[in-house]
Amino acid sequence: MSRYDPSAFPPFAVTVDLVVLTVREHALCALLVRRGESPFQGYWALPGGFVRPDEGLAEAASRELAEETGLRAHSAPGPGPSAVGAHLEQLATYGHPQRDPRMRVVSVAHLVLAPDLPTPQPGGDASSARWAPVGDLLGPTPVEGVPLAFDHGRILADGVERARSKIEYSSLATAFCPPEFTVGELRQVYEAVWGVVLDPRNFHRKVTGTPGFLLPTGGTTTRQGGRPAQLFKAGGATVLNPPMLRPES
Amino acid sequence: MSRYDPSAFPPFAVTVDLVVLTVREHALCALLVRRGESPFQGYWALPGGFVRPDEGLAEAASRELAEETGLRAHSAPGPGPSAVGAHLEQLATYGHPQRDPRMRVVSVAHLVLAPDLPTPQPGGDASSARWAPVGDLLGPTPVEGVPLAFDHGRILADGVERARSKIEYSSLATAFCPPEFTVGELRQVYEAVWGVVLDPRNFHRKVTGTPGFLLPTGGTTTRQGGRPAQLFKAGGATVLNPPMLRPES
DNA sequence: CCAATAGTGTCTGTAAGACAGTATCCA
DNA sequence: TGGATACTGTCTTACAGACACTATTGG
Repeated sequence: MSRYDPSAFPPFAVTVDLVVLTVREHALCALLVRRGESPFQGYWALPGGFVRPDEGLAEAASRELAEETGLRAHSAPGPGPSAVGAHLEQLATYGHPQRDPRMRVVSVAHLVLAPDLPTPQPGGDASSARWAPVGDLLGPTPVEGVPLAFDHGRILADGVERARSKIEYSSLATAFCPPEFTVGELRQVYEAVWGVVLDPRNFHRKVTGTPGFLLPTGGTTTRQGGRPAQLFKAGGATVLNPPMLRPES
Repeated sequence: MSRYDPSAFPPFAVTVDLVVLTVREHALCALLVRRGESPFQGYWALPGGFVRPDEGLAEAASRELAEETGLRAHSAPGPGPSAVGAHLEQLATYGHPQRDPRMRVVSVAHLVLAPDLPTPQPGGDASSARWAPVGDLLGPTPVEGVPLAFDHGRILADGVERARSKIEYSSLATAFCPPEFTVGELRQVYEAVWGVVLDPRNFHRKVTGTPGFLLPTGGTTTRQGGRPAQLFKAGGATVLNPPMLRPES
């Protein structure tokens, strides 16, 4: 067999890294923290940390998220559309032998989709955390011409692509919205995540015609200006049928 | 910051596990190996093994695959539809603290889609490896009433669902086919993976009408019986537009 | 009044599902 | 000749995209 004695191998460190996405001012933004120590000291990086010996991977990701932002995330098979909380799912695992110069580190990246947070800067070590538009981060000159630490640029790109893809076939776009929202606000989420402009009338017809996607709450609001809009909350459906397809794919 | 001194933590072992799928006799089958040692001695398990200190995750998966089956797999951004080889991609990572009773093991599962192998039993330790129909494995009594070792039942289920989903939107179904194949043979792949019956006429129209999916080679064959069928090879397209959707979703 | 957003309706093209009918092999 | 599979065509329905139109607010 090809199983080996584990003690014959030097140890691996296992970490979780978080791609935390939100929509702020019509732009998809990712949470970054500034590294205070070597390597990549002073660089911007994804939040994350080491997995503790007695906790699972999702558990570690959830703990790190709470430490960095105060958000309480629920994984996919959670208690449904509950209180205030973000969506969390595993993204992918990155384990190139030289991705961390100190030692062999395997990082299990997770994706978090969060509504726009009331606090402009996330909690914890506030001065060293920020939201950055992913449009800037995915270009050739991420943050003031400096790339992200480690392979976090690649991880971020994978997370953004996952988010862009998943809101097509699932109701996850509502994870970016407050508990109650209008069709126009939901459309702005799709426009920000995909970086496109959608027809408001066709969008309204599609989204209200997909069973289980939206549940009317009865209330209305004029916070978008114009005619009062109906308020909705996320319906029970997790998979959209028919899906919301990206234009000109 | 929430980074800790790596040396302060007990070591993790990192393994790769393989969900190797193929289509044999109109059924989707997975490769299993019989464990020769404790724990779960005598149980059927997914092939896999420890990641070596100097190799990446995909590299380790590819090495294990070659050791177990003799297959040479190419990952997604590979040299295109090349010689004989299987498709390999990362599936997900499993790290429950007690998933291996010996020590803390984090396993990065990979998914392999392979054409039906000429050898009825895979190479290596031949007597302890077998193809098993996934229809049996995913039921309540996997193999002769005995579940798979560790959490491999869950990993297999995730891999099968990934395969069922990916052949909708990508040209990966051709990874189950020999280098040259007919439309009917490709349809049998879809029917085996999805466990449904498809209309041969509509399937033919869809698959030949999707640009870049199939490339005619000029040859014909009668190995399916009946009128000679045109032979195709996989075209350059990796993403299908329009997609091949599963019925009654 | 106008500007802005919400919501409805209408038309057209594409494509999926159902299924008739023809073509070409083997036994 | 019959049976099997390959392939083409036709009809109906569903839905996406484009866009006209009405409704209801605030300024």
